[in-house]
Amino acid sequence: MPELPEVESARATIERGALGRRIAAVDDTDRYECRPHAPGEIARALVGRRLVSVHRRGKSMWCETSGADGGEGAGPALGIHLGMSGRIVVTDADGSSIEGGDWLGGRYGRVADQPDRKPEWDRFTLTFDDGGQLRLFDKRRLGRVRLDLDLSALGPDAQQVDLAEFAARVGRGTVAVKARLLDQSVLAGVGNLLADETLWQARISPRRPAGELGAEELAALHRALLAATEAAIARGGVHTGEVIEHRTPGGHCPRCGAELARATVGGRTTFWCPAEQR
DNA sequence: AACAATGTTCAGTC
DNA sequence: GGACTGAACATTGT
Repeated sequence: MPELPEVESARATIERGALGRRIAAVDDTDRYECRPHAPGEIARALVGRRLVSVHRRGKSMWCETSGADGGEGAGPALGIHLGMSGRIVVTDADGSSIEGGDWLGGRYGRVADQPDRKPEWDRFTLTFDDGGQLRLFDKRRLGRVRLDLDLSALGPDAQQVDLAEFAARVGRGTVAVKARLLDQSVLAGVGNLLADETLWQARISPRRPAGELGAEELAALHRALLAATEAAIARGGVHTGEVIEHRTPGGHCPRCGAELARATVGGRTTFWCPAEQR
């Protein structure tokens, strides 16, 4: 699930539920998600501290931490990336979840609601001294947790670029626009589904060379990106996008009824309306 | 059983 | 060096 909207929801969940609570224990034993840290390294760095703020750029999040045991100064930042299937779950002392979005239906977006939820899918856990937890629940195990996350390879957050910057960054090069939108060093936050939804809303073919787009098309794309992102956050995830539910073999354009085209663009499976998206 | 999956990254080519 | 491509990564679901 995790594209910018899901990560923003996760960020809000942490902000609402996990800040200020003292970290009593840390399970950082997942070798893959916590690499290159050795098991115990993140734990040593965080126990006794509190999360004081959460930030996001694109699909990356990081929490700033307090000094140790209420002391002055600041601790290391805790970086979190949800990967392909991660979610953040924050619980109260009694174990009840105080997380945000409901992640309703559709082929995407359900993970923690599933009845076959396995404990081993919790890849990283902070336990607070009140007994509650912050967990990274991640079936596919491509998420990442690390201290002092490096953000230098990321472009500006997709939700925050203005039209001028958007046009300058996206509207160049010979690659397909979709590939350009997916490039996190160009813009941070757009994933496969959000890219399809944005291009569909803007009526632009994902295969168009990015540098060939005109000023009006880039403006339409920028508008569509902001609208699609905002709607996804409000509705609980990118899977709520207008074309997304039709994004299946044999699916039809919900606007004109034409059968959606399917192909690999920018290395990812792509659906678009061949009648409207030019 | 083979393949695709909302993620990034790295090696390799032009 | 920059732009671009494809495979690899770990795991699950179809």
